[in-house]
Amino acid sequence: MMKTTSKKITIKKIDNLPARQVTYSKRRRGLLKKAGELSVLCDCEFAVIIFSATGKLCESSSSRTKDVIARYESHTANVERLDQPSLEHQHNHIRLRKELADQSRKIRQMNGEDLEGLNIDGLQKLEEEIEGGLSRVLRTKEEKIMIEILALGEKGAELREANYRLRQEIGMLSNGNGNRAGVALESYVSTADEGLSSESTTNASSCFSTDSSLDDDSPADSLSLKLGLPYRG
Amino acid sequence: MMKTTSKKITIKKIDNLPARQVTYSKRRRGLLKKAGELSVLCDCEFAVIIFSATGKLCESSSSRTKDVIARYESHTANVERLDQPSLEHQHNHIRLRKELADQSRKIRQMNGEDLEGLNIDGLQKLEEEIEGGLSRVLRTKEEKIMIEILALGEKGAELREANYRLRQEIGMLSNGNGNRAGVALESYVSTADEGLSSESTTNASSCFSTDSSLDDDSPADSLSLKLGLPYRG
DNA sequence: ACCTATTTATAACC
DNA sequence: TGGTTATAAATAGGT
Repeated sequence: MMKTTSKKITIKKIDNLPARQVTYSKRRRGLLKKAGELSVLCDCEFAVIIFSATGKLCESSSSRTKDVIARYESHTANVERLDQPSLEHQHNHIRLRKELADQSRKIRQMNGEDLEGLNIDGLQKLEEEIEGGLSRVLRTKEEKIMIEILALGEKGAELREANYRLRQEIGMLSNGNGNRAGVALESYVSTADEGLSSESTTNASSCFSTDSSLDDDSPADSLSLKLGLPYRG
Repeated sequence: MMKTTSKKITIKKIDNLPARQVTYSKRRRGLLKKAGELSVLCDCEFAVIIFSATGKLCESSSSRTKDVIARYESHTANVERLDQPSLEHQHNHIRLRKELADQSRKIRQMNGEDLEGLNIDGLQKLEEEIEGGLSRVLRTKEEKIMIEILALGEKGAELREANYRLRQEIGMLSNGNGNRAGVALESYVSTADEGLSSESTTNASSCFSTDSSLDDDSPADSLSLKLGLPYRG
């Protein structure tokens, strides 16, 4: 059954109102999708502003429309708005723009792009600079990880101690009589919880049951091994 | 004959810079075309503003961009849109300064500074970004070095050949007598020049007279050594 | 809103 | 930047 389907259309205002509305809706969605794709694929910023024939506003932008508009106006300002910003301010503006462009180029170069203007020496320098930054970032990351590890280790020790006391309580309970021992247990539990967040307490059981690395004295050592491994998130 | 043609792509930033630029150009055109078609077909007003990654502005609109923006702001802004050029310029200035500060911070972070605000995940992302940039810089540097090496190698071969013929001449000269031998030398030299570009020939003389670094094989060797330097790929 | 024959857009290559 | 071709995506017209 040949569904009578699409034929080529000429780009001219659609007379039929419902058809026009349908097309508006479909093509508008398509347009915004394309804009978003362009933005992601090519790392650019965009804003699309549409007013339907009925005056309804539709907007879409990679960041925020008003930011894009501000950027747009700062670009066009020099061209059409030579009101009276005073030469000094104009120069200021130009200087800022230049700085901005320089920094932008720097960032791209550190990202391995826009390298045409560099000779081998320049590339070597850039490489060393990036390596320096990378090593500092790595060091910082490792420090943060170590701190986290130590914190976890301490928390683990506290929990282990609490756990130990609880086990003692349980042992006493199973040996002794019911009511008074139960009261004693409650008081112990609240004592052990002091200084620990309820969240940490919740994690304790899982650590002891599954994560053996927290069971000995070398959590820092085992984790420092992990430090050398590339890992994602 | 399957010309290697298009396959489905995932919408993610294109790594390869030239490819990204080509795609940017093509898709941008497609986007603007779609916008224009929508405007005509459905009788609506639009503005599209795009800033490329390098900050270049591209705009398109059914009427005039600033009119559309004005309409947009009248829709959204209850704000003081009274033309205070000074105020507007102040905002511009502030915005520029903010961009500048953001970029500056980005550069410092890529340099391994100003990392206090980042958690481990953020540091990990930063690390991966820097590594990507570093590998691209390294690739570019190696390409340039290889090109230079090849050029030097070719030039060296030419020079060695010319040198060899000149030595032959010298040998013949030292065996023969003065005047007629001089004439013979001239003819030999021009013969030796055949097959060499004039540029190479020109360089040859300067090499022999002043530039000792091109006289031996060391430049290529030293460059090869640089290639072997430890680097993180 | 869903469906599908066509038209368009476009990725990879020159 | 522009041109080519096979494929992917958008979409006109119908249900």
